[in-house]
Amino acid sequence: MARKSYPGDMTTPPTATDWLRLDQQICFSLNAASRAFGSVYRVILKDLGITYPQYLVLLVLWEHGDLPVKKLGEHLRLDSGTLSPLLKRLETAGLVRRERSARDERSVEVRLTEQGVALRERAVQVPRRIVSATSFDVDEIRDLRARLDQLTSALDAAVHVELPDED
Amino acid sequence: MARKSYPGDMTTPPTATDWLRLDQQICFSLNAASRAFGSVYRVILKDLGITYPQYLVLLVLWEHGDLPVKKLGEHLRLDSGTLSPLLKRLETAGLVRRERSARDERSVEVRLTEQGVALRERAVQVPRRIVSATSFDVDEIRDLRARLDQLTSALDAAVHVELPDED
DNA sequence: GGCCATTTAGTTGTACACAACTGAATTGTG
DNA sequence: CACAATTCAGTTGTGTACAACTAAATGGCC
Repeated sequence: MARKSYPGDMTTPPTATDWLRLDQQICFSLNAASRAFGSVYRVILKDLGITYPQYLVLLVLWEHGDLPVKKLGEHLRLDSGTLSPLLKRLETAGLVRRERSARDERSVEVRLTEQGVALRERAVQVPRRIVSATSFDVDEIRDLRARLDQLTSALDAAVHVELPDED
Repeated sequence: MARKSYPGDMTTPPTATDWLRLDQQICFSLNAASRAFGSVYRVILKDLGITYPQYLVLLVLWEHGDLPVKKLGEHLRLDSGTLSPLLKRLETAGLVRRERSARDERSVEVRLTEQGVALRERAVQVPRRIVSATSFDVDEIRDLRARLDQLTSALDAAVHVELPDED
């Protein structure tokens, strides 16, 4: 109960160096985990001929059906600067088509091709392999996910408030 | 206690769709958290004129002193393909120098310049602002970090074993 | 001592991520 | 109806990541 949540040896107040070291560990851990995940997906998705961000796009389309670029971006938190070239590559690969909406000429509908729909059959094995690579069970993953989502919300809020004040 | 850790409604075994949805949530959450973190760092580091990966490099140098590119890469899990251009930009910014080692001409020592050392004084405020942006307390962050490191280890192991077997 | 495998940075090519911008279509308002 | 503000996709430019490759230096082995 006397625990003070200090970084370091817990008996002295944290120094600037302690804070920098702790900070390094936090941001580094998240960054490293994200890249390690990317490596595993890269290996597993190589068979399917798609990258990890492309897989995320397909997951959304498989679940929600055809969507305009805007909606796709909302699901994935990505803007057109990232999505436009990515979708162009998926189109070149024959997995999606892009068609200007007749209703609203500004909007572009992203539609799965037959090939794109068919790829789902081969993708169903991916989640199991990913989960087994984590060595976590489903509950642990669910819990981790909840914390990460909570973290993301807080960080988004902090960015939108411009800057958290420094003191 | 009858809880089976199934995705979805918990009363039926998981379908392929359930797995794909859960998978989407896991990988998406991690990806989103990582990018949200990046956005916060981007805003906070703008004053210092450096990016988030550049900040990570400086954190290592501030803690460990001058290092050859190889060692730096081991600390950061980054290879020369990423570090070489990044270090070139830090050099252009006047924060580090690169010098061929006299002992081993293959090796390049990365040294902080006076400016690079001085920047640390302005960086000490960064961790507090990051932590406050997360809305997590230090213990929660420590716990999250531990889980992420565990995850990273497992994922690294899985990649190195080539592929986790699929069934 | 000579030669080959290994180590180390760097380069090249591909693919995100994102800020800032462009241009076309649409909407709101007078 | 006219026209300014907004919405939407795309483009441009910068900065990672990372695989695959190159070239120079080193070390081990005969």
